Amino acid sequence: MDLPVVNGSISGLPVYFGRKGWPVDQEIPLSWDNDCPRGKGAYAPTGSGGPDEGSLETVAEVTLKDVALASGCSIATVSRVLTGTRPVGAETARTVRAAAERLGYRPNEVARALRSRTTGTVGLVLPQITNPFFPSLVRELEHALHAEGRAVLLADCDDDPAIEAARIATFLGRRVDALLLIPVDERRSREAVAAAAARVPLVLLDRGCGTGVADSVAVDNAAGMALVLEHLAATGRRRPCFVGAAGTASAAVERRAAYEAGAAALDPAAPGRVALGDFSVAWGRAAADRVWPSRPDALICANDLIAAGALQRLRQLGADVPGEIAVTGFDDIPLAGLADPALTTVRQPVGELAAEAARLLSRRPSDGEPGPRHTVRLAPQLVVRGSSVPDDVVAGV
Amino acid sequence: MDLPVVNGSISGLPVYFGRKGWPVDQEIPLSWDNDCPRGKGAYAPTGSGGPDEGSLETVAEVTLKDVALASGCSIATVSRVLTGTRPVGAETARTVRAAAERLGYRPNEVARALRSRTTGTVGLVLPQITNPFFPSLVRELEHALHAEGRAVLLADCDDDPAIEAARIATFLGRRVDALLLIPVDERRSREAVAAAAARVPLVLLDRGCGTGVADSVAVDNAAGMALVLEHLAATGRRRPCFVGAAGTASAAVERRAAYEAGAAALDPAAPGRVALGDFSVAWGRAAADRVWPSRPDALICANDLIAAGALQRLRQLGADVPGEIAVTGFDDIPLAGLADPALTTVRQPVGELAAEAARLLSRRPSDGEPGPRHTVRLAPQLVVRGSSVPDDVVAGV
DNA sequence: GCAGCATGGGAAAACGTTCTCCGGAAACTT
DNA sequence: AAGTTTCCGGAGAACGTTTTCCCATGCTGC
Repeated sequence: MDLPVVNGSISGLPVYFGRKGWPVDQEIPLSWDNDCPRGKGAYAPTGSGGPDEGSLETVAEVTLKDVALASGCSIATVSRVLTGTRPVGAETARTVRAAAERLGYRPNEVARALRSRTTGTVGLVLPQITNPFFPSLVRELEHALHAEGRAVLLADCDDDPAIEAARIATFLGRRVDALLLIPVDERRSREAVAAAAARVPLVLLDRGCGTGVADSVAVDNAAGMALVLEHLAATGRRRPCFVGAAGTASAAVERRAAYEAGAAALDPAAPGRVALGDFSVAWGRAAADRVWPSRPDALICANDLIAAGALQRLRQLGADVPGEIAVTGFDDIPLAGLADPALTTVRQPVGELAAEAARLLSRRPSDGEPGPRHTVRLAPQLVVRGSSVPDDVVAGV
Repeated sequence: MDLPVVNGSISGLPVYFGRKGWPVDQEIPLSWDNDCPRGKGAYAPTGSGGPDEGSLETVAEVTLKDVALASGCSIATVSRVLTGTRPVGAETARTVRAAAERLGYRPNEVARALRSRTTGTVGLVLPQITNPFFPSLVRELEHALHAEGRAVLLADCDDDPAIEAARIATFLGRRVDALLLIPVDERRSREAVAAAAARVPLVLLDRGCGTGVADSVAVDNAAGMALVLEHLAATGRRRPCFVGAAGTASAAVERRAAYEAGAAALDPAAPGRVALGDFSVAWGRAAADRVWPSRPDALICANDLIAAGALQRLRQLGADVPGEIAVTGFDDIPLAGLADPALTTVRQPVGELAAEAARLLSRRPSDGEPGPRHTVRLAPQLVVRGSSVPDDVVAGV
């Protein structure tokens, strides 16, 4: 059984046939040689011809042409068999599949992309992968996209709109089918985002970027903040104070606005008690210093990082959390459960966020523009932990 | 000045010319029209011809052919001008560049990849992006690779070797130029990794995967553990205990071995005091419960997650950290600085890790196999914080 | 005056697919 | 039995680059 000089299927790596795979009728072909032209070595893969012709190690890629030659039919037929684009005679199909498997054929996605004008890749552009809220989002997105056969090109912008624009441009040059984007800045990202949205389907994630620029999916920040306020009211807090982030980022604005809208129910003076910095642990610490002297009984932080910083400093200041003061966060990053006391926070529905983004992507018809923009808001969930309620109560419920 | 019906340069997106860019002699061409064939609308981009011919919104991609037509020279010449592969007359070059810019030409990277047999992409495959050590590594890798003009395809394996193999296969199908891989498992990842390494340059990161399989770069775990033990010895600890991870992952094995090798210097019985679970916070908590009754004076954890869990539980058990017992971690994830007390740990040189990986990738000559495998070990750094030494001492130094 | 040689430019062949024609044969209609 | 449809398969044109030839031209050195 002398096989021609080509590489067999790579061990451990499942061979990929066509984009839809076959119905699993496999049936191992017992009669390989019936159609194989001239048994011994008359066939060699295309690319060869260099000096090290017979080398078993370094072997040119197996192409459709090779499979066609080996199975004695045309390139077109092989393509049809493997992609299932058109019905092919049962006998021929078997021969072709056998040849493909024997040679270890793996389609060249680049050629496929060029011809079919779709690369099967999605660009994922985000401000800072080190922001602890993003990894879980990236994970869900990656899974959702790979599940539909698309690959993810990743870009980290280092929180710089200029880098962001450059990465977007790079991805467009690479002909991504779509872009998933968490904009760095509501305002300064806008131009690049709008330009990109005109060329490929683009979904904004987590943060907005002006209105009408692109589809977007995010958590309902107002609803989340309302959950927090409701919880604090129910547990008897009456002097809340908001520690948020300045700037125009949509999360910052929406959460602040929702606080101001809802806090009056606890205390008419509450909406005015607001301290603004950025979304960082350091600001959380600083805010605690600034705010603690006025003895609020609840610190509503715009995200978990701020809350973690505040929590840390409050403890150092000798405050009793949650006895004297409750602290709440937003996002439910992994850190939240580890803080001491564990942080009451608003959990973003990360999985649904990702699923919805993927759904929006595939709905939009590949060329830019047409159709109105969709904005999806997903309901968050309140996670009550020890920072707002004594531990025994948490456990008791 | 009636321009032909094509899209101008996309606002906000810098136009990309050739892979090396030009020497910046730019000099804005004042005489555009001198070579442009027949001024008014005689020219239209290739793809058009459909019903909505004159639509300004939806426009076919501008190709080399379009630029060639517009600038009155051949495709070959345009290509040469824009990529700089061969010298071209100054006059012609100017005309071509002007036309390219005017039409908003952007090279099709897919076609380029097909022809030149190199995609400029690198696959990054990792076990779990949600592992808090990885985001900063991913960030550095992304920056290092984008800096040399390569794009990053990301895959998250959900800690499953089967998914890992599938992702690797997908990436190979997409013809990545190279693979960067943090293997899920020392043993079960091996087959797929070895097969992939035979086809493209592959660098193992952070964790090993059997010997001689591929290039690899990681922190020097032994050196890191030695730093910790040295520090603990210097601060008078004499009854250390190691909380590590079972299994064959190289980080787990190496750190454990290093502890066992070095702990005897503190206490002849120390090397035996070892508790093994996994790399999780939950295990850290459980380990604290199990180990505290025997009153060690130092808990050396195999990573920061374990340490964070142990720290939390020790505090709940009423232990005085660092008074009665010191706790140390490994990796210096962001969480480490936020724990209370802040965690003494070993910082991995993430930036250098990434740089070294990128360097190894570009050194290996693109086809698999040849040349011996390189293994790079980078020196870690001890970060002393409050969990091993009283805060005033830390601040004092 | 002519071989030799840079120099600048074009035609056309790849790269590996997909997909549109087209033709022949077999299977149905009337 | 002739027309019509269906089925199967092949040739070959794209897709948008890069690159290899090849041909002009003008210049140098003899």
